[in-house]
Amino acid sequence: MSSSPSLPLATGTRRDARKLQTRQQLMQAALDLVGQGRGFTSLSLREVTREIGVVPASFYRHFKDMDELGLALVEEGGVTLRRLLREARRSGFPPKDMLHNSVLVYKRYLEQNRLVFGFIVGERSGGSPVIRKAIRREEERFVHEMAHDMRELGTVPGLSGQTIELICSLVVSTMLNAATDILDLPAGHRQSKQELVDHFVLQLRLIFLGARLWREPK
Amino acid sequence: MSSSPSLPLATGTRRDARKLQTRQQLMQAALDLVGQGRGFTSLSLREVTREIGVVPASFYRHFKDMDELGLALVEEGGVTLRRLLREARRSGFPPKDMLHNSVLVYKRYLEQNRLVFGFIVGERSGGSPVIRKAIRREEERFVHEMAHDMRELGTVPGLSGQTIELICSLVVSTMLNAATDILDLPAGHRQSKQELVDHFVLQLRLIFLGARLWREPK
DNA sequence: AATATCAGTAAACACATGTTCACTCAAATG
DNA sequence: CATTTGAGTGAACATGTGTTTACTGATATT
Repeated sequence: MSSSPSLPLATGTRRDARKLQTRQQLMQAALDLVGQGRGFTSLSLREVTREIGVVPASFYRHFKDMDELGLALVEEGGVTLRRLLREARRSGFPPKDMLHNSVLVYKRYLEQNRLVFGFIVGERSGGSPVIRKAIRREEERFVHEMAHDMRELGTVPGLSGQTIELICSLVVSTMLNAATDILDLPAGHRQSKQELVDHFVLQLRLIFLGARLWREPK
Repeated sequence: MSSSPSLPLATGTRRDARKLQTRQQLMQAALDLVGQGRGFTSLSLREVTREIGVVPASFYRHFKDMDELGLALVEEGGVTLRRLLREARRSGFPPKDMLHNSVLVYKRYLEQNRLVFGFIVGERSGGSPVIRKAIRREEERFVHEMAHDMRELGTVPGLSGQTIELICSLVVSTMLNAATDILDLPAGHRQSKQELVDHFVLQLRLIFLGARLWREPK
């Protein structure tokens, strides 16, 4: 499950700190390249090393493969997603129009983590099967945690656990789908971004309207 | 909008027929490779020509670029989508459980056009920006036509055109999202495929439940 | 029947790729 | 302080890449 070349796991030495830094530079470089519109699968190991000014052979000190680099990015994406959830939870779900507010939190978060989201959303359905599957697994975890939160908050009372999961998976795929649209807009350009956000809010409203009136199929 | 090297547009000569055939072989080869889990952006022109046993230079008789080949595939995908809609329309929307039936039609269609859908769904959010945008445009067209049909059939009476479009775009993105899952399953394996289909049906039910009770925001 | 067209060929090009290997030399270990 | 470790080096390799060029020969045009 962990990477083949030894990952310096919080070993105190300053050499391991440096190693970890290069590792993160490699990951960041890959994200940057993907952010410039290059599909992850089309990235070459050499490009990535070149980007951070290091010789190609160094790559193997950190990952055995580009696929492995990709999996590390997926994990980072997973962490980012879960952080979003915690942030939303903490932000306290204000009384009025909580849905619209959640979407704004999401939008801000998207923009602050543009590159990771770009990667996750971009590789979620395309490219390498192994990466895609890893992403889908992170997504499931996310859905699961979201469902947990919703049950605790009593957002949609009287629904079975299964149904709540169903709703969440719909919400999440809608959310990730919207991400592509929002991230594709050239920075700035408020007008159309506002339209996208509104569109997204309405879709969620529709989903939750359905949820509120759902009757459990026996 | 059309390809730079002249496309033989139904010119009767048997030479043009041959040319068109090679062109389609090239497209098919690319689809096959994508179907084997290779992201489209990572395909090389040489690979594609090799696949059909033709010299690399021949490629330029048909497309100036891999991007152009990709755009041709997007168009084929668009046609396929619209054909699906027409088929669904013609299939008459049987009285009982029409939603479940529609999903079955969709599933069959997916399996019959596995490769094109794989390509479309895979490149919809990832890879090359120009291809992604082309796909999003086809998707919009599809949503629009679907909305048109729904209005005519009176599936959700009393809703504004805008709202119907909203619903359709939600349905379509849910639909394409489900495609990834369904296509990812190794052929056969009925059990889990059935679960996916049921999940998909329930999501749609939720959406339409919301739709039925929607009140237009003023 | 003479000529023009043009899809596919064959070879060459300059360059990019993944991987290997023996290496260096700062930092960690004893 | 002497020794070991290992992240990053530099060069070499076989192979793959996109693109250009002059060509061939079956098919269309006249």
